Amino acid sequence: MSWTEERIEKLRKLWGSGKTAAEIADELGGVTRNAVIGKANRLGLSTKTTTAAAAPKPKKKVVPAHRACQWPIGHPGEQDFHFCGDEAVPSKPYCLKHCNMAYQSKDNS
DNA sequence: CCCTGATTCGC
DNA sequence: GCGAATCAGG
Repeated sequence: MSWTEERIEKLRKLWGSGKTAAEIADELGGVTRNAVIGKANRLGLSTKTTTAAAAPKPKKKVVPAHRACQWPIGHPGEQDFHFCGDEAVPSKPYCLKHCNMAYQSKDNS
C-alpha cells in the first residue's frame, strides 16, 4: 500500500477530527496504527517536538478563596430576590449557616 | 491489563 | 519513504 493523496487527505481529516491512529488505520484499511502514526509523523503532524519545546501559556488567574453564599433568598423573579451573599465555606456554594440547611440529611420534623 | 501517540530501527 | 518494533505515558 502506498500513501496516495487521498489516503493522506483522509489521514489528515480523521487525525484532525480527533480520531485515534487505530481508527484511522482501520478506516484507511491495509495499514496499522503504526503506519498511520509513522506517516503522520513524517508529514509533520503529531505534536511537533521540534522548535516548540515550551508552550508559553502563563495564564495566572486568581481564584477567590471564598465566594458569596448562593443561597436564594425570596422567590425567583421577585424584586427582592437575592442571594445570601455571606462568605461561603471553601469548596461549598453556601455559607456555614445555609450549608447546614442544604446538607440536612435527616431529622424529624 | 488495556489503550493512546512518539520515536527508533530495519527494509 | 515505508511500516513494524519499541518506547513512554494514561
